[in-house]
Amino acid sequence: MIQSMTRPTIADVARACGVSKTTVSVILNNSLASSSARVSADTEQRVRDVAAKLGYSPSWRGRALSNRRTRMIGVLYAPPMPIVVRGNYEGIMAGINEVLHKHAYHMLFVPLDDDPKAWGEVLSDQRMDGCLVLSRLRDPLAALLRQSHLPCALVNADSDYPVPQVIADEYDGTQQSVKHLVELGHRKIAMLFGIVPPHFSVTQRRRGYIDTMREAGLSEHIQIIEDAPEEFVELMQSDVRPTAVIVYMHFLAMKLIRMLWESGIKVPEQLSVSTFNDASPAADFIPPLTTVALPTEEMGRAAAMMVLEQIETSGKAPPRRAVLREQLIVRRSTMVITG
Amino acid sequence: MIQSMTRPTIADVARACGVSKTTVSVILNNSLASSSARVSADTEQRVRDVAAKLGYSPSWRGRALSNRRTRMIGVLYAPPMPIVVRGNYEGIMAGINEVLHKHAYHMLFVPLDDDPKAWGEVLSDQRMDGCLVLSRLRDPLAALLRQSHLPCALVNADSDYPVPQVIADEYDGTQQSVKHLVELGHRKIAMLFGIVPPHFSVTQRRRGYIDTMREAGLSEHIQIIEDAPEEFVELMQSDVRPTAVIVYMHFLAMKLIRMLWESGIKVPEQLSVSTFNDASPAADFIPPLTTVALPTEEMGRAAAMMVLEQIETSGKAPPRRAVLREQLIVRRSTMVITG
DNA sequence: CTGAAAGCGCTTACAG
DNA sequence: CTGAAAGCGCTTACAG
Repeated sequence: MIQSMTRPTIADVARACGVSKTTVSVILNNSLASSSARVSADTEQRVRDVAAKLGYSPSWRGRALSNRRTRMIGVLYAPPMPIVVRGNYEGIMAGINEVLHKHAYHMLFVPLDDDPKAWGEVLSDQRMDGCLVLSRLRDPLAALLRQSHLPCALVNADSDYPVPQVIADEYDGTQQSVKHLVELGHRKIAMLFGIVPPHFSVTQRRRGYIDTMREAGLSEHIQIIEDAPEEFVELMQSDVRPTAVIVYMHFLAMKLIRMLWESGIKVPEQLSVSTFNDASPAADFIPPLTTVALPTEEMGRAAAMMVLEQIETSGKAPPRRAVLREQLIVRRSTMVITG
Repeated sequence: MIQSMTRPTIADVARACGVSKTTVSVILNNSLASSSARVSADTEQRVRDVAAKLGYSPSWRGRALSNRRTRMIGVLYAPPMPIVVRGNYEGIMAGINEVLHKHAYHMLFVPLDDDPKAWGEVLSDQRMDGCLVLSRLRDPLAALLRQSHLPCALVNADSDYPVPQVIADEYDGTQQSVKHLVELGHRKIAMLFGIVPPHFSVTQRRRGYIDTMREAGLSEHIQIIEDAPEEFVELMQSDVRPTAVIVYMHFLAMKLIRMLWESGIKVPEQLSVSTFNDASPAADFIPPLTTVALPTEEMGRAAAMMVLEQIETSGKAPPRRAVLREQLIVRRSTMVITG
């Protein structure tokens, strides 16, 4: 028996069974039109057996061309990783993967690096059916998506364009954080951003902070620090030092606490610290961090479902916008005010 | 002028220029056979202009079928993320992406989840030219790769199969760690693994620890703890407590230090802690962690180059094995022994 | 119940 | 310097 050196195609299977390619295709795709019983159980079994024996596996290349779809979803991110998502990223990816996998889609990773031409091509060469954007939608990308009619959804990023998007309620999350500190008796509650990328969460958290402080009658104590954490440490030496601070994200909070520790300032005894993101090792930091958790997996799932919806309706479904709830997790980096 | 609703194909461009598809294809691919000047500069310019005006962009679907290659590399990992790579993962991915991007390849993400059938298909449906394996090569996968003749390379994973692989020198890294502690005067140096997945680094680090302790004449102080960190904390209350410990990885080290902190045991004063992985927030932990860093980016780059090499030689290149050097980074979680 | 044929959008010998 | 034609491996009306 002469074994071909190349992998078997559908034609090989058909030949070996003495049936047409049509029949093989129909069987292997279960595309039996509901009405007519397409093939005899007999042929079906034979085809399946032969296909298995030959080790036939359909070429996705042929399939893609013929079907006009690839069942691949691009996952676009600004490398190294969306900075605001770091740590949250695992959860988001898990959520995305969960629903994509359930619907037999796969993830194509597209780092939006320095070379827009390169990813411009990938986005318009029809290799993906849609995409998920893990970074803000700014212009080389926005234009590209628009003109390529590629269905998409934003995750953890806001946009002025009418595209589906999933974000967390940063405003409410911040409010939970401020209220928690107020309940602990704090009044001098500052907010530290550090050097931060442009991201809607920055705006929302700032607004949430300002509004909530006002509502609590603490307008005079509003104090926003946008510089590096070093500045904050200095501030702690002055007489306008706050007793609590809300830090833009967990990595920054850890850095700040480490710097304070070096200066001999104790958290939470001398300063309560609350932050955002419940990603490792927030719970194992010293002290364990009080933080506002984003519902990362749910965000990933929701966004994935949105692209799929767009794909299935050929972009006719109106773009939805989901705002998911954040949840404050109280640990030991915040405590009742002393003195 | 009637605008077609569908995206232009190469045939549309050809027609609009009054040339053949061949000519358009040749021009757009720069596949001018070196010998003959394929097309007149005139035609070339015209074709390019028309293609641009029409917004033509080659279909990767057609291309893939015709070229028999997709320029996609699968990145296979055991979700949620290879546990031993957590944190290191960003560097590895960056390295992979760097060389893949340079060679015009793209990354397809394939989580090796509970359902081998699902990823089995992706791996054999010809959608990728090769793959990078970020987890150990065990059997449903190993068999699959073998029979599909898919070029591959392992990153941070060892294997009995003769496949290209890139690992870090865990033995040497551990040796650096032990020696560092010995130099600080420690003799009772323990090693904590915690509940750990099967991974070659476990074996290597254990061996490196045992051997180096012996060489230093400290055989009697060899003490390996494989249980949860709770056990170690208990050990610290006993009279056989070590003065230093090497912890399998940074996340575990942080957790341990946090638990010790809760028990009132101070690091590094009462216990020096050295670990592995220089991933965030190792430098910002309290105290900043002494750790053995893996050359993550380099590992990613090397592995990516290995798959590309396999692809270009159709698997004829002998599988290479790279062992890269780890580097101890001394911070403040280790100190000279006191008392 | 089954097959012949066209088509998906490219590339590439080959011939001129 | 350029084009006609076959082929990559599938799917899917359509006809029987």
